[in-house]
Amino acid sequence: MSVVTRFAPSPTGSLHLGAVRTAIFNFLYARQNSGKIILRIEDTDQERSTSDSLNEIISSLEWLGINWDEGPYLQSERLDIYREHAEILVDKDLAYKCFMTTEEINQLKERALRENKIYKYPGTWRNRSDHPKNAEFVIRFKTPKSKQIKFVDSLRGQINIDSSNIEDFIVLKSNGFPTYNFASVVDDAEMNVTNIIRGEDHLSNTPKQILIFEAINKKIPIFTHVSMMLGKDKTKLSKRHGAESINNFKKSGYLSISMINYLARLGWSHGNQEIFSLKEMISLFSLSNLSKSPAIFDTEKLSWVNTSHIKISDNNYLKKLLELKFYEEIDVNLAIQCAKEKSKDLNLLKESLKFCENEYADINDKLKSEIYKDNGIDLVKKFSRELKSLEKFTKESIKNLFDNFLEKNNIKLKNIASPLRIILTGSKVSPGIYEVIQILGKNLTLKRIKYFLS
RNA sequence: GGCCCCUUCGUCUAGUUGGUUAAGGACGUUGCCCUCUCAAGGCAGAAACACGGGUUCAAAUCCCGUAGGGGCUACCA
Repeated sequence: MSVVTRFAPSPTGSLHLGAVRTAIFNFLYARQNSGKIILRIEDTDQERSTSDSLNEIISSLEWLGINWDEGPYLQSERLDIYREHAEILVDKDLAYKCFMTTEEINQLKERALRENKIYKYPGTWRNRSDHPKNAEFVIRFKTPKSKQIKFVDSLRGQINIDSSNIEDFIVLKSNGFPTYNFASVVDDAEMNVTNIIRGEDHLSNTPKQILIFEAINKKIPIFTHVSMMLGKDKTKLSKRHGAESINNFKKSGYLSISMINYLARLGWSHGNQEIFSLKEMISLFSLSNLSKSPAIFDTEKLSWVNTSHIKISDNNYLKKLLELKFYEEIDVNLAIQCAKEKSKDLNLLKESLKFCENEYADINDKLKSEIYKDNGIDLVKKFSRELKSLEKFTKESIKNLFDNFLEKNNIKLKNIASPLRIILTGSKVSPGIYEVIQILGKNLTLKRIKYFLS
């Protein structure tokens, strides 16, 4: 049977890094096995679900390039399906209607608290048939007493839990919406999901879900519970570190492949390899190489991964992402080639290419004054005369030009490079001065010098 | 509290059936080199098997216990 995975976020906020990571694992596994991945939106909490959140989930996945094969299915549009399954369970005496009100339950909880006991739904309506008319009810699962529930997690092995630890949990809320555990199982069954790859926080939910799978008589998929992702202080991800939306990382200049690479590598490994292309990840990914222990999100390493990917990215691809206008005489390819070698993110890359936008560089007064230091201006004048008479304009000839110029004037490279850099780029930071001249071309270089001197 | 999961450098990890591993790589960090700026790069260094018992000729690797961390225990997902 071919592989079917799913990514099932709830639209109750922005898509955070932890969720993205499980999406990546599901995506990689599906692609590797030529299977499919389903996008399912678990919006059974009417209060908290928002369409903004849904839109953000979709746009984030699109940006990352995690494309899904089916969906998005919205659980809120599949209510009939859950209701039908719930009714069948009631008919088969595997579930029952519970008419206990919220107030009554709260009373029980308070009493348990007072008596220092743990509240657990007592099964009041488990075997009653004296149902009141026109009263609100929920449907609860009739959890078997004292049954050994067994399942295998592909990472953690055999797991056994006694059903006595599980109360008669709600399957269908009084508003007709299913609860998470129920909707999730019904959908996984209906959608023929073969592999459930999700966060470890769902490990404890799995026994309940096994019970439901058995009750609705469906095949139990293979479970893989991936370790949690934690923040820098070893606590759950918070806004401080990582729970912020993936969109923020896009804004901060991260490449989507960097996010995928870093997040995938956090908890998964392939020997000592750190940098992967998407193709490599798809072919090398393996559920058995996932780590069982939680991983801490580290911005520093993410940043390094991003730098590494920028360095190996195609220049044209970067050009498209930058949305930068280049002045016509600029050697765009060389400019990007030089700049990407030392840019940590797209924003900085863009920043370092600003001198390529217009005909002339924008030089502020403070920098202007620096040019006049140490005879800088005279050297630049001399240099421009030499450059003008340069016939062959190549990397080598530019270097030779400088070498001769330094010797003739008995100066060090920085004496001419510093003022020249400011005049040509409007900045004290730029690619190497030889490269800058090459990027601008002979004509534009001379034009910028002349313009400044005038 | 109950139940479940986890535990190798500060961080991500290699270690796949116990045996040249004086535990390897990467990020970060320290020092040096390169250098026209900022970086990048190169070289070198510091840095870990949570603890305690077993099993075994041999344990980071298997077993038990302790401690620590995390999760679930909702008409949240």
